[in-house]
Amino acid sequence: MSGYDIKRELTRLDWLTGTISFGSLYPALHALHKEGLVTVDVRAQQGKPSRKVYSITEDGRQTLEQWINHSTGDNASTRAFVMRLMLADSHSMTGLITQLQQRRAQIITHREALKQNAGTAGEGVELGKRLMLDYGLVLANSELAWLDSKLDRLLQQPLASEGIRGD
Amino acid sequence: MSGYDIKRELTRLDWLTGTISFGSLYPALHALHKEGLVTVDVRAQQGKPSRKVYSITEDGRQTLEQWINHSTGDNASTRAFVMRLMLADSHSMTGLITQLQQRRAQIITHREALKQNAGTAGEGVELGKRLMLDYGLVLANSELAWLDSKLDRLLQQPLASEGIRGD
DNA sequence: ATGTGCATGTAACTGGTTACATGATTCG
DNA sequence: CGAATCATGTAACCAGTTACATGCACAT
Repeated sequence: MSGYDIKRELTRLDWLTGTISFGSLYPALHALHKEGLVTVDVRAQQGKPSRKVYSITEDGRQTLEQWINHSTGDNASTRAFVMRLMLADSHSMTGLITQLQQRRAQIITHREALKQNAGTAGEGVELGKRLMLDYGLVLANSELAWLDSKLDRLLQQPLASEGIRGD
Repeated sequence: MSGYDIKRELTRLDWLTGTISFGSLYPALHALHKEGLVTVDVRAQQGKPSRKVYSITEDGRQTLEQWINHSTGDNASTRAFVMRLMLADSHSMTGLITQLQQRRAQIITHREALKQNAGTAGEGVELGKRLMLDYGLVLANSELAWLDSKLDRLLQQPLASEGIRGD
């Protein structure tokens, strides 16, 4: 894709992925190119600046896979998790399962922390805090349910190597 | 609270609220003080730097209320929504209802965008994208259900001014 | 006519983190 | 005896945004 394409796609999925400005996207792309993680295919156009279509290199793919699997354990960020989900095709099925399991562990930890907060507070707590904790709890439980259903399905099939099917 | 307290509280609720480093928290507190939005109560201690307990001023409370109600419509950020939830005590019940309704509208918009993405893609889509869209959809629906249940309850009671009860 | 989409890029600015400085007390 | 908690603060650094520059094509 081109930088412009990437931005468009990110903007479309803004809610899930977040987006970045061109001011940081273009320089980032230049850096990746300099490091040899992507190649550029310059396609001239009349009237417009030439489209620069980037493709990932083997080196880049390796670096990416490294990133996907580097210490998800401590790193929380929902955004990073969504990114890893989106890149599911780039890692093995066991890798994907690991991602989901790690996320599951994180959410459980998080949920326990919330419960503890709610418990400590008791009844004298302000409406705001109660609302917030309830909100967090509900969302955590929904996400857990989702993770469990996905994990169930993925663990059922005796890893068919390349025949992963999500629905 | 003191800067230290604020950081501790934010760290405890990290998942929901996020946190900030002291390097930005302390200067921020200084700025608020200079602007007269908070007062400081310096409490000397032996061995430790004196604790500086901040309290919001009337001016600060007004500015805060202004922030709570300023254009939630376009401003998406889940973090900001959680913050507004937490500050529920600082605004009227009608204000709170407005917050929830605006959030509801946002999520619906977001969900539609996701559906459209999923529809456009069809079957040839990569596993990753399908997973991500499914994830987003499930969470959006859970949050909508939560919002609806809260709104139902709040709209039921004919605004008892100060007798809001969330559970 | 005015704005939106296409398409790239740089420079100034800003808001944050990281790293440092200081120092007593308590827990394992 | 080292690590964590308490408690504040500044300076250097970094990663991002905003604003600018360029310019055609198409729709309202």
